[in-house]
Amino acid sequence: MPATDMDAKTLCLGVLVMGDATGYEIRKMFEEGPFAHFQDVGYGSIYPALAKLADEGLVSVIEVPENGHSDRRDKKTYRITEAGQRAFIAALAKPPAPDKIRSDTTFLMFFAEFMDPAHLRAVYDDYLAYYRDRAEFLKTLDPEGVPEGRLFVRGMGLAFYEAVADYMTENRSRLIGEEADAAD
Amino acid sequence: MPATDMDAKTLCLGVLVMGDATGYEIRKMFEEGPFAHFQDVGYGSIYPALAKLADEGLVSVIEVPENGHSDRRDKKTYRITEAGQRAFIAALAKPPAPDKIRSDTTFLMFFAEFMDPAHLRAVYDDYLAYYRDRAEFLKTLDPEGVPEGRLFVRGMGLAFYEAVADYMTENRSRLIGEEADAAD
DNA sequence: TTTATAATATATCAAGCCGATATATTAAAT
DNA sequence: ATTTAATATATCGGCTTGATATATTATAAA
Repeated sequence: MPATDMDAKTLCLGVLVMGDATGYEIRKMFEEGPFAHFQDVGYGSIYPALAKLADEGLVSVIEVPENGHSDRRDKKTYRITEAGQRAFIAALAKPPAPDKIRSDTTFLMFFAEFMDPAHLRAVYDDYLAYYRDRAEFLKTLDPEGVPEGRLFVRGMGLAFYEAVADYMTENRSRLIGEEADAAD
Repeated sequence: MPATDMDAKTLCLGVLVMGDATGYEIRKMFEEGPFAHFQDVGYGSIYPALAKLADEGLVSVIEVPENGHSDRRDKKTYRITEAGQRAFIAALAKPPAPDKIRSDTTFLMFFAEFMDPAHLRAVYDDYLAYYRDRAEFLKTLDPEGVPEGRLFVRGMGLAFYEAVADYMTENRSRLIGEEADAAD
């Protein structure tokens, strides 16, 4: 098997096996929810994917009428069907594509010698703060009632964020000079 | 500034500031070279990018005639120009886009409960072996004469690979049951 | 209270990227 | 001698991304 990429449709099904959701809510799962640190999909992929899934009978659409008074576009809540569940299981059975990591900040650090020291320092410290924040956030989450697979992934995310943040804390002086001015 | 994505053109310039290269060689830098663990670009981006860079005068093309006998398509070696160097420095001065990580394997582990145990185990152990291998490989590299920025990034890659591999070694039993059969 | 801002929600589109594929040569291995 | 792997350039359809448009509701501020 050619190890095809996990497409937007499968990603949506993954969210929907955990419960009904709107397109907007699905997006949030990838932006700040449980998938935030290892997957991403935008609206431009989600809405077409949901339309296709509905076409194929893998999800059903529950259009909630808006209190009957406004002419607002109806909110659409999506629910996975039995066929959808089977399709999702089948997608999980395929060999996964290799990880794809794209870190522009790392690219900058690679070329540290070509950069303005003040800019490098600002970029470095922002990045480090972000990783530290993400690690701290993951620690605040309650493990109560969360399935083992999700806790495992959460723990792996924490290990990853902490490893990077620790490395950057310990090795900061290798790239960042000690300037006298504290200004940015 | 809107923190635009590092595009294929900038990525190519980055390789070329380190020395002349063909499109094929540029690709290898991202496939198995120093950028392998934090960036990726395919031929479908590289060749058009190089054509545009040549158009804009940011790179020059050295067409090496093939020993004068065959009608083989000439090998094209690209060299960064002075304007190209300036454009690259300018690109590094922009605020970097946030990291994008896409791990289909992590997505599978998240939904471990829906997976066939044997398949999960195979995927898990392949992934772990890959991360362990990458870490070991980075350790074999000679730091002699390599600029600090590149060594720093190499070290960060090592920290990352090792953190994930260690976590997966220590927490394997949380996802993977101890089956009696050793078969795959 | 009114106003402004942020959050919720759906949808589209151009620009660009990715994976696959085609083609051809040369080096290495069997 | 023959097959396989590596070198090398190039294109293309399909998909994703980021930005944008639109509209409503909740929240915060003045």
